[in-house]
Amino acid sequence: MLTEERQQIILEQLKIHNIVKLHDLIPLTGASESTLRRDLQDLENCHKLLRIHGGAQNVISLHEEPALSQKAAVHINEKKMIGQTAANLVQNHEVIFLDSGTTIQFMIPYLIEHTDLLVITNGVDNASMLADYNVNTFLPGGKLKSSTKALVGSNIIQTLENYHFDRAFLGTNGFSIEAGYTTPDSEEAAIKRLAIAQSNQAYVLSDSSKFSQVSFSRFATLDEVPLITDRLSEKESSILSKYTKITEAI
Amino acid sequence: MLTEERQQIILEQLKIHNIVKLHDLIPLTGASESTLRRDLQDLENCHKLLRIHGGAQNVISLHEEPALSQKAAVHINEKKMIGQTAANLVQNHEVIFLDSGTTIQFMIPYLIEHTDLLVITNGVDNASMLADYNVNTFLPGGKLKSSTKALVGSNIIQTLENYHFDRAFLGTNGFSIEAGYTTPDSEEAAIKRLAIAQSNQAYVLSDSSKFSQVSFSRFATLDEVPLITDRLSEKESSILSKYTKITEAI
DNA sequence: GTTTTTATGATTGATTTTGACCAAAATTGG
DNA sequence: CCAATTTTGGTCAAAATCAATCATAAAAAC
Repeated sequence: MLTEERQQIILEQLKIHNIVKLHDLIPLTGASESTLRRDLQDLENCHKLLRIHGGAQNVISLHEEPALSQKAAVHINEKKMIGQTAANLVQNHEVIFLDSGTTIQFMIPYLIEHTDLLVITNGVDNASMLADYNVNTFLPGGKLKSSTKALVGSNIIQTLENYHFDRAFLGTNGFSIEAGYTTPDSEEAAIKRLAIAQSNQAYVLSDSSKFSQVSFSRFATLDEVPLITDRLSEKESSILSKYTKITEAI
Repeated sequence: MLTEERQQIILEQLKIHNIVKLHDLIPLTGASESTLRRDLQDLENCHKLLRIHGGAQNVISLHEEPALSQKAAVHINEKKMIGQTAANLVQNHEVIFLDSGTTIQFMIPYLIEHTDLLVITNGVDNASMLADYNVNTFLPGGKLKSSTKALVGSNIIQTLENYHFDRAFLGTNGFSIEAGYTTPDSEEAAIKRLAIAQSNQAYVLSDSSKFSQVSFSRFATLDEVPLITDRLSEKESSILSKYTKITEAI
């Protein structure tokens, strides 16, 4: 049986059942477990399916809610603590910038402790949540990036140049000693960079799992912006503290 | 049975019964109590349900998909038809303005029929949904109004004055022969008025239940902007047609 | 015809998931 | 109010699944 044939069968099964188990595919294709694993990997790489433990499911699952995938839920407790720690830094009457992204989202419930805040954010989902919590919110205009639902582009850059923040809270896709804070999208990086420049004090929020992860575009070095993260190992902590100011959420 | 499968079953049950007991899930899934507990935990973490003693219930959150919220669900089929009719008016390569609000939201799934659209909207929830459907979207900057999640204020007014649209699609809180199209918030009315002025062609979308409802602030008279609505009674239809151009969605 | 590349299946150890168990907490029913 | 019951969160070991590696066989390139 040819590779194409097998993969066709997999996709057919997926159309019918929405979910397919790896073990059910073995008799259907006559291929080995290893081969089928590779097939699933390939198909996932071209976004034809989504791998799950034990098999695969359709990309556009019927029940999938785009807001928070299971993946986002992995470090949920860490993120909650980080969010609370960050929110505690805020003072009443301040103007703060909130980045897009789920890590930052966890700050929002704790922001209501403070009175008379004005929040500027480039994340539409975060904006929506801020509205739910009745926080004064302002959105700078911009192009909406589909994948991350963040506002980007020259328009928002121009807008932010006219603003000044008491504090800015930023997400990141990775941080490492050599590469600093990095993110895959250079347009988003530009906004993060500007938010740092326009604020009296900026912070990066990240759970410790992103330590030593490197992405394409750097928006700050570690010594430029302090990091708020959850408990690092003692080794990690001692290494990092030479390069940046760390606040560990407990 | 795979993890995803079980969790889908749980969510299905939840959709049907609004509440589900842990013990009822055991025979339905064939999984152990422990496993189902973990499933409930996972699903709660991504806000798909709310755990309660002995089981789980639907999340009543404001973050729920707005399409399914109770208020929106009343005239859901009418709104779908209206949304489809309105979306059919759009041509490829056009720049269109979409108002905030749930009625307008129903246009979005039908917009993907058209290529190379640019959509400007003042509704952050609509913007989020447009991103899900991969539609080019631009948000004008502005203050976010908590209750309706619409962008308002002088900032967005200034921005919109510099733009021009091929078509604008607006929601309304009521329409009547004497009062025209009305909405409770004067700031939102100002934006609707401006969107009409800046577009080659504007439309108001409204299900027929809003006939003869009057709210505080008028943003257009009936003869200024055509109405897209669902089947009116013959009497209503004959009265209205003297004052405005009506498109009835079927 | 030989070498290189590619695809496959088997094996390994690591990771994840699972079900059972138990003590603590919450709920129920007097 | 207390006692009985149910539900819960945590830990644990077994089972399933996974990613990575390796050797072999087929196909392609030279």
